[in-house]
Amino acid sequence: MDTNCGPLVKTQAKMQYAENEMLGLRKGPWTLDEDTILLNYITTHGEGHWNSLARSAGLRRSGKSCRLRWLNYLRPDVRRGNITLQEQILILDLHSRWGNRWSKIAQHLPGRTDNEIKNYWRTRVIKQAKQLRCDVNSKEFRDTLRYVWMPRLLERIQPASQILQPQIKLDPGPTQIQGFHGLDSVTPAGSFSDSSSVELHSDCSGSGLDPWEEGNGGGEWLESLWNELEIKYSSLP
DNA sequence: AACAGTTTCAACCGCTTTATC
DNA sequence: AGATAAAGCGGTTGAAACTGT
Repeated sequence: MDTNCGPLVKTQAKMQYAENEMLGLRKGPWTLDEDTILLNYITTHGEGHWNSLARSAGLRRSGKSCRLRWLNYLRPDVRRGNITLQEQILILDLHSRWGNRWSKIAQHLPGRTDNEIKNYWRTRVIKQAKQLRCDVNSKEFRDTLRYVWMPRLLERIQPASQILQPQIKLDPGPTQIQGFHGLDSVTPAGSFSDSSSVELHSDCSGSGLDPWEEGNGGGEWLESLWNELEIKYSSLP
C-alpha cells in the first residue's frame, strides 16, 4: 500500500485520535449491552453515517468501531462457523486472481466478511506455506495451491457433487482443473492461468501435507459445487 | 493441575478513496 | 476546485482459547 500521505492527512488523523481521546471513546471488545444498543438502533434507523449514529445511539464508540462491529458481527446475514470446502476453493482461486483484495473476494462468498477471509488466509494458507518453507507469493506455492491442493479439495467434494452432476471428471496432476476453464477464460493481470502445463519441482508439492485435513464442517455442504461455482463465477466481471 | 507455547480471530490503526459542501 | 467528512480497505495486534507437556 502506498504509505505516502500529505501532512494535512496526518494532521487530520492525529486530530481525530485526539478527539476520540477527549471524548473518552471506548475501545476493545464489545459488551452485550453495546451490541444490543447498536443492533436496536440500526434496526430502527438503518445503517450509515456512522459517527452520528454512534452519538445518537448513545454509544461511546467511534463511528468506525460501530461500522466494523455491525459488518463483521451483528449483521443478520453474517455467516459464522467453519469455512466449507467450496468456500476454500473459491478463496484460493479468487486470491490467485486478485491477490489480497479481501473485500472483493468476500463479495463472492455470501455472508463471509473480508476480515474472516483475511484471517483464514493468514492462519491457514500462510501457515502451510511456512511449514513447506515456501514463499506464499512464489510461483511454486501458487502452482501447488492450484494444481495440488485445489484438485484435492475437489476430489473431496466430488462424491456429493456427482449425485447432481455425474458428468464432472477430475483431471489429476499438473494440468487444467476441469470446471475452472470458465475462470481461466478471464485472465486478469497477475493470474497464472498461463501456466497450464506447469511442472511442479518445488518442495511444496508431493509433500503429503494436506492443509485441510482437519475438520471443515464436512457433510453440510452437499449441494452441488458446480452449481454454486457457476452462480459465483457468472457474476464475475 | 499448572504452566508454556501456539493458534485464532475480533478489533484497531493508518491510510486511501469517495461523497458532499 | 479545494476542503472536509465519511466510508472503506488491508495490515497488524493482542487477548482469549486451545493444545501439549
